[in-house]
Amino acid sequence: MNRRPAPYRPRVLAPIRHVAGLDYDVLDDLLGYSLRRAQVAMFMAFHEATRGMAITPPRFTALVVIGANPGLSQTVLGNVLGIARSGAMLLADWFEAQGLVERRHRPDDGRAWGLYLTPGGEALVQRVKRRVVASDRKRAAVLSARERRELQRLLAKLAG
Amino acid sequence: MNRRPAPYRPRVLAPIRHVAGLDYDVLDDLLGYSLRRAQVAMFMAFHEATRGMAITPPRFTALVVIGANPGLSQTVLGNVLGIARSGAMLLADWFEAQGLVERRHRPDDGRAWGLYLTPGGEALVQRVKRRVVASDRKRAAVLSARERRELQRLLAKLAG
DNA sequence: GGGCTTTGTTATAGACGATTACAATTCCCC
DNA sequence: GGGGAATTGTAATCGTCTATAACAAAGCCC
Repeated sequence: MNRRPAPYRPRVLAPIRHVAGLDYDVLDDLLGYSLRRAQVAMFMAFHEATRGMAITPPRFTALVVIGANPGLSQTVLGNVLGIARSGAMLLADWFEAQGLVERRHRPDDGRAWGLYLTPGGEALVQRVKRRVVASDRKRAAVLSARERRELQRLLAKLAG
Repeated sequence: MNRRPAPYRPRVLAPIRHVAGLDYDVLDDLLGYSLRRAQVAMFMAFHEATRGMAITPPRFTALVVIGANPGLSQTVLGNVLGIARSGAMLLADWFEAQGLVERRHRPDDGRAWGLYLTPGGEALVQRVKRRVVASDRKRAAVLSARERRELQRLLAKLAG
């Protein structure tokens, strides 16, 4: 009864429906709650844009950052993503298994690996980047250009 | 060697550090990424505000909504939170075990439970609400009142 | 009344990340 | 230059959160 390996299925956020006739009390006044609602909407757009590519937001961030910073160490990758080193390692393992990233020893530090995109990884990153950027723009199109800039500014200020 | 039950430890987001000298490529232009950074900051403030209370964002939302809508069903609760019914049930189980919520049969529908805050639950909600609102306001204080309103407006627009 | 739907429930599984401990390497300071 | 402290990657294990699937009980609708 050998079962085939379960297909990879990333976590997908369900929409936060504003249920009609329900009292949301203070929630609607909280910036944190508004932020989450907006983020879920963006997340779903992301998921739609990367359908069938087994790419999650952390994976996307990781690939982009590795592409822009060849030779990145796993520890730094973890810091960028806000996860522990062990998690960054599993991520790198997965990338390597997919043939997207390769580890090369650093000449300057025998402990650390340097992470590099393979040609295939480079190609994938370009493709995914195009899709994600387009999706982000499309979603942001409900705002005027000025509003979008303002939103970016306010978010940056809030993130401190 | 009976081990004592592991202490409950909710998932805590680590800060997304903007690593100096690192190239973030398109990430800084993506609304989705800015949103996430801001959300992590707010999440950490939330966690700080509810320290030691075993309250997570979904739990907070659930308690507030139950408090404002006594008799809520578990299915609706799941919709509000964007999780499956089974998850809403586990949440209700936990609240009940903590003595915060009780289930009462609905006279109009023998299938559904109605969720109600207990007096203890009511007291806790009030306390947590005060803390979370204060924390949210404090965090939002980096913005002017006008900016905060504008941010709320833009986020609502984005969430669609 | 009989099929379809909805609600709660149970069981199971998977994704994700934390923690801990360890070895190899490098750093730092005397 | 030598030795303790810190850093890096790794392995093993655990916990949280959520989904899915299947089921019984109850309601809905014709």
